[in-house]
Amino acid sequence: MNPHLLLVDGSNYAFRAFHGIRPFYSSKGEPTSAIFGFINMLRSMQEKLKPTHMAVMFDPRGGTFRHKEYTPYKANRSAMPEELSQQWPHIMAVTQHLGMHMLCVDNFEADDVIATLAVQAQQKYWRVSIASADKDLMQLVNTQVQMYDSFKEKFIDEDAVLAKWGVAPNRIRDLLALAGDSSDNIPGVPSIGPKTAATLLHEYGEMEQVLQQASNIKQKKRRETLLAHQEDARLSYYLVTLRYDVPLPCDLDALAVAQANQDEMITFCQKFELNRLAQQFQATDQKSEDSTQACQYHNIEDQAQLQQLSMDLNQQSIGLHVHRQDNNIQAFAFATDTDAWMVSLQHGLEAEASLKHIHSILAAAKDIFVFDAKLMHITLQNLPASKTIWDTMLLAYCLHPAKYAPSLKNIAHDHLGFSCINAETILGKGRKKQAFADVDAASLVPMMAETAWLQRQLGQKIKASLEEEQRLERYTEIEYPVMQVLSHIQHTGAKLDIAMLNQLSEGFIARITTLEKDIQDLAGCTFNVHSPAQLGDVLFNRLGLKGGKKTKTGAWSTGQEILENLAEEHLIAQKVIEVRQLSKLNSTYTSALPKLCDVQDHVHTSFNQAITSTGRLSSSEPNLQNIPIRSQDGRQIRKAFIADKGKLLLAADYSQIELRLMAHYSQDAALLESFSQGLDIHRATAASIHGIALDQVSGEQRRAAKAVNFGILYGMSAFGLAKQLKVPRAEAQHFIDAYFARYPAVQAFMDETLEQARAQGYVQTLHGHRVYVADINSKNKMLQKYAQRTAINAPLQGSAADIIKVAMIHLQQKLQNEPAKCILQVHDELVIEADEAHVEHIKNIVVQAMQNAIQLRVPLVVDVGIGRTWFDAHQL
DNA sequence: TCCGATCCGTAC
DNA sequence: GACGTACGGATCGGAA
Repeated sequence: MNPHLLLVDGSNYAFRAFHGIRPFYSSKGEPTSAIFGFINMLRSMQEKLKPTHMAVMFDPRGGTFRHKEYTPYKANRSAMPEELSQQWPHIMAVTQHLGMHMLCVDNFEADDVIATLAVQAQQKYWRVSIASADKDLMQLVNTQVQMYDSFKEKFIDEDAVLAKWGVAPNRIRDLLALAGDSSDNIPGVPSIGPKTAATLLHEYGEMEQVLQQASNIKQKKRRETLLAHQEDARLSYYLVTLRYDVPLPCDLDALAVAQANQDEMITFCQKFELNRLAQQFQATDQKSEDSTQACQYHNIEDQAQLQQLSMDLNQQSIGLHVHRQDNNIQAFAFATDTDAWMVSLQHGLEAEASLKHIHSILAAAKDIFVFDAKLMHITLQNLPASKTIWDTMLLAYCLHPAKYAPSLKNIAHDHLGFSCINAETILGKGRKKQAFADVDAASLVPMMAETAWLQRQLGQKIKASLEEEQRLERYTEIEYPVMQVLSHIQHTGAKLDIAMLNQLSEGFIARITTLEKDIQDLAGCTFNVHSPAQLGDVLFNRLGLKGGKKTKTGAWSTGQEILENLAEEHLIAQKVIEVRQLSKLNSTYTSALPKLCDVQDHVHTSFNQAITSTGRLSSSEPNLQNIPIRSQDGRQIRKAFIADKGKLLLAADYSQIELRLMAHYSQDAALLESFSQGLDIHRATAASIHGIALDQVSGEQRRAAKAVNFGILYGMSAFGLAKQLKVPRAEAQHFIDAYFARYPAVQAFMDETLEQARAQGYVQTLHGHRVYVADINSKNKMLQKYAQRTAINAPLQGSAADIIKVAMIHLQQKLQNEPAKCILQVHDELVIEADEAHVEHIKNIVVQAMQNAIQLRVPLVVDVGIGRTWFDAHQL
């Protein structure tokens, strides 16, 4: 493993320990609180980050070259308090007792020593973490070097520096030099603060450029102060620049973390009457464990040990990890706070007998913490349904939906600052990947054990945070029950008519072949019709068609919209549109779906519950939430989704649920009225906008109103609407103005939502799913606009997701003893397979469950279709 | 040979 | 640049 060097600004931490803890004294009257706090900080940081190398830096007593060259440097600092000064030598001494290297170099500040070491380590490709609150040190941050905030338990990387200061780490010096730093008495340039400095640096690059081009600055006052204080800025730059050339008494390898010297620590703590600490060192003395382990790791090698484990874990809260390979269970790991065990089915333990024990362990456990409980439910059948299982993936999603894919690695890093063992380093990756059974048990134990242990730590921590914020209900009442429903749905699967898919494929392929030939004939050359790059070249260079646009990477854009514009001019465009559609249908659906079927022709999608920001589900492998319906060719694919023999499919979908939620939230009188009268909402909108009667609305007017309605939900601009409707922008603007004039409360709702988002940084759904919109206050207008659109859309889309989740939970209970099963969810639609004989009865249950999932200020309307296939179920 | 980025298109 | 949320296939170029 790559070395990880932790550099601690000891002086900084000593001050923080002194000021952060209520003072206390030994019986002799010596102050000891800073010593105590300092020891705890170092130990907890070491435990959290588990560095391989570590050094703690202190400022020298005598002052540094900066003081000599610039007398006012740090002259504003008040003298060290007497009580801290007394503890100082002991703090320096205890660092060494703890097995860490202490460095204090004459004439140089701790920061310079840190910089020197960081650069040396970086040259050897080590990972470096710097624990300090000093902003000067941010200049060292790069892909290998991060700052670490031990109080927030957060790393500060390049992005974080940029987010905080508006400039990259390599410009922090420039920024501090311009803005000055009152805590260090760095003069800077008067009236220029960090914000202005960042703006200037964006414009001119580096500080020296700002100074040299200062005479071009438009604002009079700013220009004059910059010109007048050039030398102050240059001096400041010199002062904030860290030195990388500090002569050091030792090399990097000497900084390897050593065990704390137990005896010295015990005597030291006793001397200062820090009895709790002394006891802890006595305890670890006995264990003398490997400090890189999260806890004690064990390998279970026979049934007797497994039986013993099963008894030991009775009524315990346990972390669980299951290792799978191609959907086959390879091994388990269990963990308590202090111990973790691997139970491998591939290293000598007999599988069937072991699984029995494992089931009894799970049945007898108090709380179970596991990542992705749904996968566990599906692979381990017959789990006790009565027990609530704490799913770290869902807990983390409830607390703070992340923008990255949920993975244990990410969650452990975010919530514990823990870098977990990478499965790839143990098992290899790609072609070099080894089968679990082929790897030595001894190398697998740490990975398995650590993962199980992490589940428990993470689960408890996140659960506690949710409890503290009184948001645990989101987990227990919504996400966890939905997970159970989804596990049933996935296990059931959807039945496909593979012959039908093959038949469709054949037809599509025949047409694709013909079209490809036609297109090449029209072009007069052979080329790959499916390559956007080659197609763009043919259309716009070879054929010289007009109306081409470039994508942001400079390539010819060949999207549908462009092709549609070309279609009148040249037949080739029409053919490309057609071949695109057909090859999409074939490659994504008709030829892909049969490959994912099981032996009984059922396809088991994965419903991902912790992916989307809004709280919707997503579906993958295959995605069954984007099966075509809009085009006639595509729609045929739904004929391949069939009911079993003697059964029928019901497709039940919420009508206009997001617009109904808009009515509910905004309480707009006209919108509420339209829905309560059961009107066609798009027709009603058209009538309102144009001030005409409902029956006077033309097809074209209704179509435009529909676009406006959807646009409203998505925060659309006049530009976007104009493009959508292919009308002049002014006309689109007119539609929007007319809409808001007729539905004023909608505007008010949007304003309130944005205000809320700005104030708290997130918006929320009806059932408390949070959508964080960090960029809502961004200076970058584009990001800000984007965040605004998200903030408007999220409560609507997310509340719709909440409602159907509640409906699914209720429906699952009601269908428990009925001859019917839910097989798909498509955001506002549920597909249910029901016995033909009871279909009307089931239909009523489904409609009831969906309509009564929540009481809104408008009625919830559910449309249901019934048929032998999904296609037929949509023909009302 | 594998991967990630890009482009494009499908759904709600 | 300009309409929110997703997933995934084909191509292409660079890395392993």
